[in-house]
Amino acid sequence: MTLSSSRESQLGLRWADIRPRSLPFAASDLDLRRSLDCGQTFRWRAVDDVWFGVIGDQAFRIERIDPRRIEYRAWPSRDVDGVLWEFFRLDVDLGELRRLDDPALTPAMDALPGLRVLGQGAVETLLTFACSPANNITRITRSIDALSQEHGQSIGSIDCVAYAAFPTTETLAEIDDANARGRANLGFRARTLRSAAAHVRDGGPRWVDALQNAPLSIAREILTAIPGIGPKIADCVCLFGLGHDDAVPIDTHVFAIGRDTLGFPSTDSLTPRGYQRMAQAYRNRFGPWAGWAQQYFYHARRLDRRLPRPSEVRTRHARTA
DNA sequence: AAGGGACCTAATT
DNA sequence: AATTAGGTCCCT
Repeated sequence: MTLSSSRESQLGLRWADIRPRSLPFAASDLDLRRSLDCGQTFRWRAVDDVWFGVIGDQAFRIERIDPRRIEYRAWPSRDVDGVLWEFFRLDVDLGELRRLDDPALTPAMDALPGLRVLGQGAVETLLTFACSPANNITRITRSIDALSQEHGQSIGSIDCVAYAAFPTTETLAEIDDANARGRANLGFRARTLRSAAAHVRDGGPRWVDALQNAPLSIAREILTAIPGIGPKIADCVCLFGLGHDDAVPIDTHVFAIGRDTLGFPSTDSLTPRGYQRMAQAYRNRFGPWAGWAQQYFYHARRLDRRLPRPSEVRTRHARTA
């Protein structure tokens, strides 16, 4: 790959120099912000509603250019429609969800058009969510970023931003504990990440194949056999990484939503038994789309909780006035 | 079967 | 200073 002018080589690679491609997806079918900033992926950053991130070993710049189309640029390969198709699960028609005609889900979908569950691949989903317990999204994103920059294959620097692939399983299986706790700031999750990676490595391709071909209940068993991986993370992997659309990760929020707003009977707290009953209640109501329904409710609640309080609004006004 | 505490850290209240 | 953030494991 040679750069076409000395000017480019001085400035380095720029997104503007990479030929864009467009995909014909309406805003109501794919909303980038809602899909990339709703807690299911930790690999994307936005600048003015333009999204930058990495899928596999490629860097992407994605932007909605009109209500009918999104535009993307990818590096180093340029024409990778299939990668995005798979990542955004564009085979799934949101109309299927609407057709459930559910009194709670339909309003949630109206409030969050274009929110999609992603398809991120089982192993990366597992290893990134291994970093998620008792943590917040900002910190997880920083950790994953640090891990990739330091231990992942470098993809290149574009507009002076370095992009790197998520580290290989083999690398993470042998990551130095002090390094994972220090630079990546993983705390006690460093051990979970390392042991999960080692488990995947030791299982080899056959383990991954078995996981990918397993039905939901078996996939959960395979995953929860890994130390540090409980039912919640296992369901995240099943939903966000394996395409099990009826997997329902029950965290504190999804549990509370089920109990308080969907009226699912739940006298018990989030015990293993309570978890199972709550997940089943979601499946009973939303059938094969229970996981997607969960994502709409979860995101709606997350946005609610983010609303600034009156005091914060005043402070911001005072500062900018 | 359910409940409590530990585990890392940093932003928020 | 206490609480919270997409949990899990180990112990009563």
